[in-house]
Amino acid sequence: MKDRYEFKEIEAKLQQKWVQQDIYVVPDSSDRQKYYCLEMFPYPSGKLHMGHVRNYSIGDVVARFKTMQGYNVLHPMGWDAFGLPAENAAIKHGAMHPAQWTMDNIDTMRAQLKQLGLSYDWNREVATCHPGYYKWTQWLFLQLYHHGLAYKKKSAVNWCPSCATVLANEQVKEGSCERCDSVVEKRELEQWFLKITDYADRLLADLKKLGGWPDKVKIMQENWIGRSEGAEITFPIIDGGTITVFTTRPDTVYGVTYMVLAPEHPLVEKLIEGKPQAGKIRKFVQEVRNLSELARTSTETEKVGLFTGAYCINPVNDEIVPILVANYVLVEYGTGAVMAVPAHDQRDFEFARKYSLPIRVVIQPEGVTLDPDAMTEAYEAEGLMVNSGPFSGMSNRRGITAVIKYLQERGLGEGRVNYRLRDWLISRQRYWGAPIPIVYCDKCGVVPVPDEDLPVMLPMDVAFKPTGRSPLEDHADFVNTICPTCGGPARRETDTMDTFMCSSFYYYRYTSPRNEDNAWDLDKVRQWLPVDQYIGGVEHAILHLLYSRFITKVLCDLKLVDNDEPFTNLLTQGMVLKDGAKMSKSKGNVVSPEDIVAKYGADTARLFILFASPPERDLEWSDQGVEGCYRFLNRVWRLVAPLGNILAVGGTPDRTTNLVGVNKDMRRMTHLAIKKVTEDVGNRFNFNTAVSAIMELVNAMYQYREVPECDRNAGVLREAVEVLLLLLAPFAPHITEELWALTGHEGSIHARSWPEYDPEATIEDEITIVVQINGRVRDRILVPADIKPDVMRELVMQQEKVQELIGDQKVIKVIPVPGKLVNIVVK
RNA sequence: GCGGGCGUGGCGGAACGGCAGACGCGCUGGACUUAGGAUCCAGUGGGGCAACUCGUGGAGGUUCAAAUCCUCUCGCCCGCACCA
Repeated sequence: MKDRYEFKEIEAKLQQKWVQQDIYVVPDSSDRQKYYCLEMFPYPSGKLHMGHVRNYSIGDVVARFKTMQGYNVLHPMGWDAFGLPAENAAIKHGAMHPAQWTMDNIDTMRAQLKQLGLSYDWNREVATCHPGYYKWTQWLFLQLYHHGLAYKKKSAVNWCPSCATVLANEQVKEGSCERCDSVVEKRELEQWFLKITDYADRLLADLKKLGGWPDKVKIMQENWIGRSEGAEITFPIIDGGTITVFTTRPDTVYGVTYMVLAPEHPLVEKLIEGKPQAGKIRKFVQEVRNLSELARTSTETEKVGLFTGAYCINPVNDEIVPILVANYVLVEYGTGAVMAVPAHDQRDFEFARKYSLPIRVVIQPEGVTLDPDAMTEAYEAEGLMVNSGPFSGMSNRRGITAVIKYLQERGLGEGRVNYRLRDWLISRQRYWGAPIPIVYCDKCGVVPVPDEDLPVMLPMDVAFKPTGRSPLEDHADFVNTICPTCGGPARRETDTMDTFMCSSFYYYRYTSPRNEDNAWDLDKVRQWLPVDQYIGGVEHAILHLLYSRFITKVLCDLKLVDNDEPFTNLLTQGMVLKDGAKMSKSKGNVVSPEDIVAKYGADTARLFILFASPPERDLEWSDQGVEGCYRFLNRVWRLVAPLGNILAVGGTPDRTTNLVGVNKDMRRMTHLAIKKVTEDVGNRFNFNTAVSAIMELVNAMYQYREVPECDRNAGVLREAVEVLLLLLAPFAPHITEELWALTGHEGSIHARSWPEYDPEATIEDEITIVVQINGRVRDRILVPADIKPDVMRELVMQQEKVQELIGDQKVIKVIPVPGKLVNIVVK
């Protein structure tokens, strides 16, 4: 028996033992039902932070709990190892190659994860920067390319001047780079895109299948995809040609008083050519193009526009309509052109008022006549159509479909669905990423690298200079190559892939991490996928989670996987805060996991983080709270360690029927704890209340310990101890393993089955019920637990105190609630 | 502006529509000690000696009964933001 809880010694010893005995290695084939528990793999930024500790502590409880419940649990870990910080460090300090920097960080962080006692199968570890991994990132790109889902296009893209690379729309937050906060610029560049828009409808529709995802995340994705129904309408231009617009309000087409093109619209140049205002408009277009993303799209920006000098014809009423160019129309959305209906669109209204453009009412509420001159804002609500030719008098709701039908029949337009989602820009002008496996040949054009030539190796011998140019461009041996088709001289693509490409399939690779011939073994993917429980930060609600869903759907269509969604259940954990703010170096409120583990041990750190708050909520760090958890583990130690071998007492505890008094009570507490912890961990992921239930069990055991030994039942005590350790094992794996051995048990506690509760043991003979009069608690009485409602009612009414309190008031109603209370309504 | 979330003791947080505040922290008192910032025991929402009474951001409502359901409102946090 040891009298002190020496966490340092215990944790180090057991971590070593677990590795030696391979207890967390998962077999691919097993009689047990599969369970894939996955946490978002980290970027190896240096050291673990508390957010990681929280993420992985949650995952570890789930994995261990499911293992104890009899599942064959896949619980892997790896590294999202490509990315800018490694390269920036090389440029800034020059001393270390990004590969070295990354590998060093991985070593540090792996050691930290091991110190936390997390139950990963380390045999499956992957690092996305390893050629054996990024070969498959490139292969995935080629799969998309060969199926027309990867294409190169010149367009205005988001450019982060500080990161010296382009970004995907998803990586721009309020006009700034989500990584470094620099203001993002627009640049006209030729870049590689993935056709995620082809999957917009399915990505949206299948959100319905994701019952195990938080609504919040699904709503965010829904908004991001941004589906809207409407029509495309074609307006002939007087001097020839046409303008096509997208509108969600075809019912207002008779109210069009002008047309607006985005400044970047290709028609603009044609329309103004040779016209007197051409110079002014060119200047305006240039000004708008130079604006930052934020200034360009902000609702605050004043609406500015110019008349092109050209006119088109409204096809439904043959009216002549002027064509304008204005900054509030976005070239990327719809057709980049808008039919302006100032009476029924607030933006058009403001613009029309500013430039004194005509406003024509075509929808108004029944019985009301809207006066365009008197209107102070657009009327965007429902109503009856007016001034709308054959449609006048129709409800605008019906008008939407009627106008579409009318347009369609005359070849003037058609119904149309538009999405806000844009294609995924994956090119990055940076070195530390997976090279895009494409070759440019003067003769053959764009040539994909054949699968057998993969991986396209990232050269190691490059210079890192703060030029803003990718080092790959200056690496002659990399750039100059031979065309795989004709054998002639060719140049390699020097852009690398967005790291979200690397992380969009890693959960498949875990099933076959060392397979050199295929990205994965389909049989293994079939066996393990989809991921049963995915856990990570909500910051990936759109980015990683949307990309992964997209890639999974593509892979499913290509019959490379069977599942069409990757993650069945999703848990998004909250942030770890200190003093009400996110931990950050600049705020100086960072608590280092290393320090906490050194001072209190991994078990305490894990327990605190799980106890302090439910997982999806933000967690306020508290040094005193940590202290409390440390005290609790010491309390467990002092309770259990002195008992020594408890197996000697033999046998299982007596059935409840044979127990009385304190022994029966103790056994009930034990089984109630099993019930509560099983439900809290299994059904709701409320680890905080699960821990508090374990604390209550410990408190009850301390009480029980005060009972004279002659009155105690050794079997009851033994059961309580075993249950306590088993329930606590997923949370605090080291101390429970040590105490399991100290109390005489063979083998690892982590290989034991989760305890089941005996419903009979949880039943009390007598319970206290509350007596309410008019809803206020007035008395409590002890009654048999299985009392019938009628008996309850009678019993309560017989109480002297109750009679006194009622006095001469009239009893109107008596409501007995079995097991809880009786409410007497009097007047 | 639109969408989502959250408001409960001194603090973190508990409460299938049924005793508000489990559990932990902190605090108070006691025990054990040469000692206690260890440990164990007891107490701890406000007011009141008490019977009682007031209490879940605020105002209404539904109900025998509301932190919980409904309506309005205030405050904070997050996401999207000229998407036609």
